[in-house]
Amino acid sequence: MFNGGLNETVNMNGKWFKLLCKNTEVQLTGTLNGGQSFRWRKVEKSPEQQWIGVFADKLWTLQQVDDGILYKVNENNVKTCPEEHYNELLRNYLNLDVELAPLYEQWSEKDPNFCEAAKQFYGIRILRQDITENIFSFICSQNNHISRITSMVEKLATFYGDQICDLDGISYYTFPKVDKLASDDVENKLRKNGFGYRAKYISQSAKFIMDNGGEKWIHDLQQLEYPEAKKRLLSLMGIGAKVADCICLMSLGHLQAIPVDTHIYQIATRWYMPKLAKQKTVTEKIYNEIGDYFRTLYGPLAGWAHTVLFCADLKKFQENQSEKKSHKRKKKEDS
DNA sequence: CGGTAGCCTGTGTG
DNA sequence: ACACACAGGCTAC
Repeated sequence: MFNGGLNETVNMNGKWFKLLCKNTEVQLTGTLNGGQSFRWRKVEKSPEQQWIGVFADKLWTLQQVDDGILYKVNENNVKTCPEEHYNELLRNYLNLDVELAPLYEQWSEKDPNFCEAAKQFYGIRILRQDITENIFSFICSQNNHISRITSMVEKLATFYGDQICDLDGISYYTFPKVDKLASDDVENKLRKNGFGYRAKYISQSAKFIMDNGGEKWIHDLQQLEYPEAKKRLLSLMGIGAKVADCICLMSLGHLQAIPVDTHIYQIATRWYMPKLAKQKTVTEKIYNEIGDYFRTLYGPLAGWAHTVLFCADLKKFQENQSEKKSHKRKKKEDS
């Protein structure tokens, strides 16, 4: 019943599998749409809600059900992998080895504000993302809106990634390897395509990585402890403290990293560190103070706890926006 | 050393 | 229609 409409003669894949998992352990909406990855789209297949996105060089469709996640995989090579292999990839991407219930309990005990946020934002997970994708996506994210970041990441994949497959008339691409982003004329092309000053950062960072070992540079980065990894990321043009911490948290497994962006700064001054409210800008000193505060409050996985707060704040923000819109529409209808 | 002006431009708002 | 502010920051000064 789940294969309705899919052309299985063309694509050998497209068969539904299930990953068993409690809903309290994974909430797809908050996890995939919370600003961690910019590659997921929500598809309303009423009454179901599905998510389509790319990771591990494959196209995935995910759907939350009572006792887990239904998923199917599309990929280019004809030979299909065994279900266990896909299960393992998805488990890894969703970081399912980390059990969330006891963590939420600890954080809730320590922080009533977290406790409140956790009611609606259960099952928020830190994804284990591809390092290259993480680096270049978050270079795009600086001083930018999520909607625009999303379209920029999509452009990177279309321009420099490999095509995976077509689904419902849309072509999907892998996120490009570093060498592609380091090729000639990348800066030019990206600038023409609306990347602004980030075009140079992407090109320069890609070239820097290639000049310093390419894949080996990426691989070595994974072996470093948090402070060293962060320091090395900071040597890339266009990566500052916030983006470096995003990468440490989301693809290097340093769950104590706290990316302090405008949202977290607002949250910190509002609820936790009111004395900072008079500060105009987040200096390095303030940045570290905020991170240290949350690390003391939440412990070694503070970055995970912070992401839950971030999601709650982002959701509030989005709700405000849509409230305004519907209000506006209503007014228009009335008149 | 701490602080901040300037940066590209798409998107949303007045 | 047409401004105008501002975005999950960073670099250079």
